[in-house]
Amino acid sequence: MNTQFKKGVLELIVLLSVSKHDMYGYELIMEVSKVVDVNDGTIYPLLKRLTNERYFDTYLVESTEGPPRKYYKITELGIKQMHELLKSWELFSESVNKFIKECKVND
Amino acid sequence: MNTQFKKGVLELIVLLSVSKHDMYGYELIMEVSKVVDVNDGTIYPLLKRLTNERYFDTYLVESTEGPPRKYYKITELGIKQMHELLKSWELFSESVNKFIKECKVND
DNA sequence: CCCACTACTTGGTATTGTCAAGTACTAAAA
DNA sequence: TTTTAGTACTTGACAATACCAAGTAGTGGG
Repeated sequence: MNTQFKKGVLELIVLLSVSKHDMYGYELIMEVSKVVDVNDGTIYPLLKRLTNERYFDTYLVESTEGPPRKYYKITELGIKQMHELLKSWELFSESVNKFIKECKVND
Repeated sequence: MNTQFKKGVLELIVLLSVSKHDMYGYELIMEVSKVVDVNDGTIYPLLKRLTNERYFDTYLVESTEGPPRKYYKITELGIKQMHELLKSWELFSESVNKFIKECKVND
């Protein structure tokens, strides 16, 4: 998969996922992988950044299947950012697709 | 505009533009700006890279409106790359949009 | 007891876009 | 004729984000 296309979009996908319900890192990787190829070394630092930027709060929960899980919960600020990114993505992808369409017409 | 979204897509837009007809750098900047915000310091190095990768050939043409213009012409290899990038973009943007749609349904 | 799976961290690297500054040429206005 | 606006391109330092590899550590089953 084209690495460059993912830039910035991963943040949106992660915000959208966590906005549905609180999630822990490993769970998120499984979820996000359904949409785009991604590896763990990308998601964990992203979660850390989004937490530092106050888009997520975190809490720990014991697990019977391994080490305790760090759950991420979206904040008000995170929801705002999600909506902004969403609008920005929709504008962007629409204008790119429109351009592609025009090129195809004039073939 | 979100800088990250552009990564990789600019290459596609430039390939598509030049595939329609030969273009020089400055002309291309005007064309690409209609789709996404972009500055000259981004396009010229990109053109150089695409030329190094044999996606473009170049030739100079005198101009009455300033210094000579370096025209870019797409190669066979460039057309192949364009089609691949196009398919890749369409797959990518569709799967992202599908994910967004699913999130919206479950609100 | 070791292995597979879960869960997370860290550090180095690659790619690509931005910004700022600079070179240089032409034509028209002051 | 000097200045200004517009055309045309180059370069180098910088920022953001994704990848990869390696490492730490807990749990339960063979």
